[in-house]
Amino acid sequence: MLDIKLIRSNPEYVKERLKTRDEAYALMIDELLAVDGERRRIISEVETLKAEKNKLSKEIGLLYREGKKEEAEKAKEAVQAKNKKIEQLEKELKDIESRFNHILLSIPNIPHESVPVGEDEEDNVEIRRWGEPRKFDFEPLPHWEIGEKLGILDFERGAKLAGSRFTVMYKEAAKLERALINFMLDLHTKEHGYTEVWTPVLVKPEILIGTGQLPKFEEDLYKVCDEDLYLLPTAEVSLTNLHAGEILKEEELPKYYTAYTPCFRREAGSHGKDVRGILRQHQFDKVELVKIVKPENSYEELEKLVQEAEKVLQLLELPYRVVELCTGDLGFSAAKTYDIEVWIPSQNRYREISSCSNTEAFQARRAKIRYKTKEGKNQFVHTLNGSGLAVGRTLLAIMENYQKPDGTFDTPEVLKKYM
RNA sequence: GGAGAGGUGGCCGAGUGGUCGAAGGCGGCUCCCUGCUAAGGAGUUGAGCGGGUUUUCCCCGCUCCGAGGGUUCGAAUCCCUCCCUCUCCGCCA
Repeated sequence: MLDIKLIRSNPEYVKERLKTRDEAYALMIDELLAVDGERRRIISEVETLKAEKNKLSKEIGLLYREGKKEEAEKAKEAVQAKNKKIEQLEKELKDIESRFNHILLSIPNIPHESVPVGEDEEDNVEIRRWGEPRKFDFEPLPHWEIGEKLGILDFERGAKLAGSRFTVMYKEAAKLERALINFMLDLHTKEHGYTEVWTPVLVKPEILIGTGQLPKFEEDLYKVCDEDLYLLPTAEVSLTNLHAGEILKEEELPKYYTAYTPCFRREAGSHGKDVRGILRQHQFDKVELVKIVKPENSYEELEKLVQEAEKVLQLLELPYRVVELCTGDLGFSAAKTYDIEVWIPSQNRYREISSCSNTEAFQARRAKIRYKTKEGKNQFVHTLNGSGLAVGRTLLAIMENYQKPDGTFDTPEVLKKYM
């Protein structure tokens, strides 16, 4: 959520910045300001009436004590008249307030000045590469073929149990999944100072509003039937919202959280994309990294966050590149995002395995996460999140990059003690 | 799921219809005292929103005592619904 005060005081700036994402957002700003004006007009009116009403009510109490019954009765009638007006205005206000909130919650974050302006994926900027894609002296197979031949990935039975984009894993694959989770958690807790967290994977709607998945992206989420709960699409949601509604002490910051959770996504609108294999599943494992920091540090922290995620791939010796997303490709809540893309031999290209973002105060404002400064002021924190990493995609990358001519694959050295 | 108890400010805790944003204590902050520490004394200390004033220094107002409704001129206080916590029972991994 953007700061309404910023939008009010500098609408042209906000519009220009949002246009770098999509031209259409300028109109939303105009609409929002119109609704905001109306909203404030009604608030003023209601509050004036309430002030008068409160004053009268107090007087009624005094009149009764003095035994002036008749005057009291008269005053009662006056208050009743005011109450009628108040009731009517509050109805209007409720309506306009929900429109106001809906618009404000549907406006994406302003991209940071450093973000390259562009339309889509094509305009993303490669920042660096690490490792050399391996030269195969045989034709490398896609992971689904390796997995099926070895009898460790079972797409048919996955579909039988739950439908398309669900997979069953056996033996080495299942074990490797578990090893990767432990390896990643150990790395981030022992080397990078993160606190390990275990969270619910069902969350309330207001929690998803806090991180920006709702109200706009409901179609991407699984909702539990008969209950007002959603399946977690990423642990970013539960970790960031740990401190929703709280005012933290300055000395508590920064907070670094990591959690392994399964993630659930409907993948609405990606029909036909990556249909084979485990690259895009409705259920996948992820180790997530979340940072809650002071505003002045957040960009430094973003650079560190990317490096911490990269470290996983370096230790696994998987070639990757880091890409800076352009304005048009930026996620809803993000002010700046780096994607890490791992080399996929069968596709002869890099594919996303991590996304690291600074949302600045965008989520903090929605989730009301603040801290008290030394001067005693309550200020919104900045929140960051990154995959550290997507476990299924890491597994697939290992299967493909470490594959051998006989159809098997090696285990990366650092994982051996986890197997 | 059943029965009972309860949810009040950073924490503890009082308050059963008006003068309560809320006693008291703890903690925090400021000042005084003090050789250091400890103790002591005085004061101060919730959040959001709207408006004024202008800028971060105030002033006015509205809202908030788990959430949402209701009764009333007036609700922390009375009524209803829901949520959560605790105790006992049931069930269960």
